Amino acid sequence: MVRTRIAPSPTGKDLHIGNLYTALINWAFAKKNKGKFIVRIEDTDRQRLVLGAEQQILKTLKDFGLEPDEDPEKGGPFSPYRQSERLNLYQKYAHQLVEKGFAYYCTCSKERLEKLRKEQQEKKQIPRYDGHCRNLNLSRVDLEKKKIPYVVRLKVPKDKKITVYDLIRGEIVFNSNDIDDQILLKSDGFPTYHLAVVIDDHLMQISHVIRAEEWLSSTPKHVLLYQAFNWPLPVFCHLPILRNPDRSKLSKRKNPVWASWYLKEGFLPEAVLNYLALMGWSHPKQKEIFDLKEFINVFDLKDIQVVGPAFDPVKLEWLNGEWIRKTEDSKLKEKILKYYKNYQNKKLDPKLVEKIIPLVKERMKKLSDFWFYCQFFFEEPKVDANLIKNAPYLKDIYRSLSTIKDWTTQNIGQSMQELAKKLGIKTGDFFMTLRIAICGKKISPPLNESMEILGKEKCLERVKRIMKD
RNA sequence: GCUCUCAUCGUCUAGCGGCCUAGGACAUCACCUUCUCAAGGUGGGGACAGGGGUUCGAAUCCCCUUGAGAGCACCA
Repeated sequence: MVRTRIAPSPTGKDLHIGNLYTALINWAFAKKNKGKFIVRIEDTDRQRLVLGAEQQILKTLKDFGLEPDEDPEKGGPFSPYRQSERLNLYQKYAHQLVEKGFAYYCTCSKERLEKLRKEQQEKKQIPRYDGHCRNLNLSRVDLEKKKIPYVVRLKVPKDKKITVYDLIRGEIVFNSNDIDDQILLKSDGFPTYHLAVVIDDHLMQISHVIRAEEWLSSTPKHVLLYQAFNWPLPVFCHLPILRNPDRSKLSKRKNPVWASWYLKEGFLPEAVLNYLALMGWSHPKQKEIFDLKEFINVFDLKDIQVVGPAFDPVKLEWLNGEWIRKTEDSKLKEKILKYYKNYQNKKLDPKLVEKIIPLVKERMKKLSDFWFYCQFFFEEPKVDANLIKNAPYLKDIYRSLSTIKDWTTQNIGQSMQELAKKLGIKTGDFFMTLRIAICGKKISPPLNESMEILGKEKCLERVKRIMKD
């Protein structure tokens, strides 16, 4: 049974776009293999804990359609899915590790460690624990009786080769001498990531650990732990890290990184996921546009590249535009209404939106573009008088428009075309004047169609209003 | 600094020893279409980091150099 997971920590505003990428791959791999996709919240750092982050992460995941099979809210066979609720478990295993000789208690103060690190840095040495407590065989009972704070450290063996198998990189060999005696259990009784991740992945029967490349270097520590517990290893697979345009790790200074930002900006979840799927992977038939169903079908974890790709917002926009054009009008209407209601606090008239969609569908790159093009349908435009100061023929336009009996695109177009010809004005200039009078700006959906939808009365009003000014 | 992982157009990538005078997509430029802006169509420029091998033959395999990224916390 394939069981995958993402393990976000609630230390930010929301789900990081990089985490969304990892989630996509985990989700897709699970679905492809008819397995389960799990979300476990790693909230063991209470210093950086952000209130509400967990809910936001779970919500964002759902907004993108990557619904977990098991998570802290809906539970599952391995509850709880929140590490802060599993503390006794980690403590039990940590002490067990000490008993078995794979770990030891350490009472070094943060001050001592900091000083040590400084000295090492000054000597240009690698900052790491010096093993002060490693062979002291400190007794837990003793420490607890005397109320001396302690941590549990991993007793990394000397001169040992540790082999990590990565699904896309193959075999990677590490020398144990390069690995620090990692703290497993902090003095506050909380585990560090390394302890908790191994215990939970094992207990939750995670078959494939698919996570970002930043974890690759600490994987030997995890392997050591699996060996100490005598647990079978999961399959490890380290995904490339998304980069900024300057190739550094994707960060909020240089790019919007919160997944929900893209939704607020008017990107479609399908498009964002489609774009993310293209990061480090390509469709066997070189297709650029495909949905999740197809992705699950054709993708293979092994085919993912290891180079960190640069996140390109411009291509994302293009793809989003493609997705908007691909969406049926009726569905697009729902998306637009929902978007403006949820993110812009605007209740748009569904019937009007429905009529306008064919005019703007191929012009929109993001849902937010709808308002850019169509605001004048909903509100009286503010017209910059400077834009039409040289148009004394507005009166003629008004007169011609008023004589149109059957207010259709065709009749409007014909009437205006004839008028422009009669007046001897270049059609480009003529229609631009009309456009500004009706729409209030130089850019608009097709004019005649827009005027038909807007209605004769409103169009006449708008022309007249400009005349007065 | 040390450890690990990598290296094809500006960007995302195809390529897994001959099909490569290196293909596609985004972006860019030109043209066509056109009442604006788009969309669409046609075409152009643009890459195998460098150097050694191996081989009849190398973008593809090996080595070195250079470059890039990640990790080196009582953070995840």
